[in-house]
Amino acid sequence: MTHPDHEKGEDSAAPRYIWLAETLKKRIAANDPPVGQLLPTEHALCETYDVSRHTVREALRLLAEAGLIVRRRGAGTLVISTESKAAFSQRLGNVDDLMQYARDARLTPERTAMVALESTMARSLGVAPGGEYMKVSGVRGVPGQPPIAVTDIYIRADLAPPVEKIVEMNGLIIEWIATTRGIATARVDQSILAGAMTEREAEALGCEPGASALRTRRRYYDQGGRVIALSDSVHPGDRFVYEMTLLREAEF
Amino acid sequence: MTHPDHEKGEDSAAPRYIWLAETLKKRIAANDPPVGQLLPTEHALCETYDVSRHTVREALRLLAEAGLIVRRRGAGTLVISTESKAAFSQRLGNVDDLMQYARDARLTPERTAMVALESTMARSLGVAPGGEYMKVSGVRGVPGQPPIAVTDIYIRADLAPPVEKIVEMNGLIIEWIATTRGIATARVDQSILAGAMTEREAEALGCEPGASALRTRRRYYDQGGRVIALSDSVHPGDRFVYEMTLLREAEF
DNA sequence: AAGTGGTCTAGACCACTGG
DNA sequence: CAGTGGTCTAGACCACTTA
Repeated sequence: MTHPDHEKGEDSAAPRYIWLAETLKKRIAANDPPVGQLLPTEHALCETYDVSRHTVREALRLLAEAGLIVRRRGAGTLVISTESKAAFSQRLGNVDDLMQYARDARLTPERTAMVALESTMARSLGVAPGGEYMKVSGVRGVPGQPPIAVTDIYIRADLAPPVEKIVEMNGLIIEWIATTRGIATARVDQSILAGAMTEREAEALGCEPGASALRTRRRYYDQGGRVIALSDSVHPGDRFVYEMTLLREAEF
Repeated sequence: MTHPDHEKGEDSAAPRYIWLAETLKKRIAANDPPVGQLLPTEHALCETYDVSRHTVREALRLLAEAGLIVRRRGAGTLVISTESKAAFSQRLGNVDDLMQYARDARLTPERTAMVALESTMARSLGVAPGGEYMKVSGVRGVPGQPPIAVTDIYIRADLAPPVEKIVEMNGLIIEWIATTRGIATARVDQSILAGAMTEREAEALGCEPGASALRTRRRYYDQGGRVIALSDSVHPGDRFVYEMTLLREAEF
């Protein structure tokens, strides 16, 4: 068949690989190959739908991107879901963009110390107590204006930078660890909650004690699930808003 | 050339298209084709690097996924960035997953009304005042326990569902609009801030007035940037935490 | 009208998985 | 070891952009 204006029923306008992807998507949604089972092989799909292998692979690529299948060389194509996940996503350049601070609202470290994470702090940060960490405390904001956050960062001791380097890193500690230590952050968990400021926090931020605060806590993990660093930030409720944009991902 | 164990200097183990993608990435990073300029055509790249068009396209696909280039049929391949963006992303199944409510913590509507968005409310929600909206007010939580949020939703009047449908939609209003009205949400902006509860909110949530609250405001837009709906939620600071996970995206 | 990227075919060899 | 998906080639026609 030399592709003579393919006759596919309805979607005659769509490319073949898109039509094929939609067809397979419907089959999967109808449990034709149920979750946990293998899809027919590429070769079989070529024969069944009378298309080239390239077209089949293009269609399967769409299904894989949609999270419906996983493909393993030598083993086959496994159905792992009946509906496309990840309809929306927030995309960021680096983990500091997470809070979308103004570009020059960098962290100014004020104190550093080696500490063992005691249990209260560990629980509120969501990790096991007892590890050895370098604790860096500082404020974030543009010079000459009231700060927008006080931050404590706990860096795993064996990854911690020399103290004299901290200042010039300008808050990009995670990036420094990735490039210098060769340990990249693979996952970040973030918790956001509201509460009242402690006296110490209020003083550092120039607010009244008990003022409302937005508190964010983060855990940075490497590929193997080991903690790289922890952070705990407090933002004044009256002059800080955390804004984020989620985009619908392309669907086919 | 019949592919005789390609000689590429170092990365001899990597596939050609990955090696090519990395090569082009370095060139772009060095402003070889600067941002705003066109990359050589696929045909030219085939000749320059002595690979097939398929291999070139596979490499360019990686660059496009990394956000370095955009490709336009007939026009060429435009360099739009020198570094891969979107190193981290938050992936969600649907917009309701945004707050990762417990599965059965659905919205229970209590009042609905058609309203014109007055200017104070419009400003705090971040849109132009004056539109006609259906306002749905309700609480969110699992039955038999104190609610975890009071929510106001403003649905653009011409998209609003019949009042009697609201209850059975179980809070999935955005999904209902997408399937029934054919208008999908393409973008969601969310603001998160901390503040004190108003008396009315405190009563609905079973808290004391002035208690700290986590407030989230969302704007739902369609593909053309038109507002679909707005929402305003207040969560008790002492029993609600917004948790999110960001994953590093695959890099090539 | 010439040139671009988008789709598609029909082959081929390879690395890997599984029995 | 046979069969899978991963990579790659050398062609072809098409839809679209630009001039």
